[in-house]
Amino acid sequence: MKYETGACKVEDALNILVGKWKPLILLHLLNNGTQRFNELKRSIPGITQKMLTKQLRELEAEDIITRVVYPEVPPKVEYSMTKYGESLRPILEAMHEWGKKHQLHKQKHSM
Amino acid sequence: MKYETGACKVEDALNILVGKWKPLILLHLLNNGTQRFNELKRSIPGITQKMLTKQLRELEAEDIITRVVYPEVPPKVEYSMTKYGESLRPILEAMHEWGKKHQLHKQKHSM
DNA sequence: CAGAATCCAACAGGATACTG
DNA sequence: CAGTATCCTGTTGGATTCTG
Repeated sequence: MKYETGACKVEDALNILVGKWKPLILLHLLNNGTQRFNELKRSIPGITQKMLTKQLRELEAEDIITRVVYPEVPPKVEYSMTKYGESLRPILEAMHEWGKKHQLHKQKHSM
Repeated sequence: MKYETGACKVEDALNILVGKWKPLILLHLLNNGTQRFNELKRSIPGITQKMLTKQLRELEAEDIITRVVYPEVPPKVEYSMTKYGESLRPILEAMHEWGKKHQLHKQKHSM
């Protein structure tokens, strides 16, 4: 999904966050710092290699995370937040707070 | 797209906000209060009736907005934020602030 | 005025198998 | 270990036409 309506910049943040696994990836990197590929994979049950790779590449393309490849055998690749990516923390936290606060409402409403 | 990973509640907020026109709709309702269908349509250039209807229905189903139909001819339908919906304001504002602050970065990065 | 209905294209996401 | 490559599905969003 692409937001391009321009006038308002709320969509810029949203475009970065949207992706089935992106919030989880970002939270892991924000909370635990640099992580290897398989560390992330293990931390996120249900994700496939393909999806993890894809979402990481998209975040990298937006300069939210960095990808460092160590030329070793077996390969080692580390991901971490950029400074730019760190600036998303308040947004993630705002959403996290909201989610915690409104679990009850959700339950009530779906009954 | 559906987030169901459970442990973390960031996705709950995201699920509500995701939809090509939802942020714009919510910002209009938050900033201008109650709006009629065609007022919203005019405020959001490019949106079709179908999409406006669909996104409004989804937001209504999540109890973010209310829909009031006046039994008149011609019909009149008004949309407004619920109290629950209002609680999203901090998130929208956080994203708006972030978007404003990081326009420059975006330009630099895409050059 | 505020929609419902239909048809269609694009894309996101998943399953699986293969690789340097 | 950290990926590619393919194939396949469901969902999103758009264009268009019709209606009480």
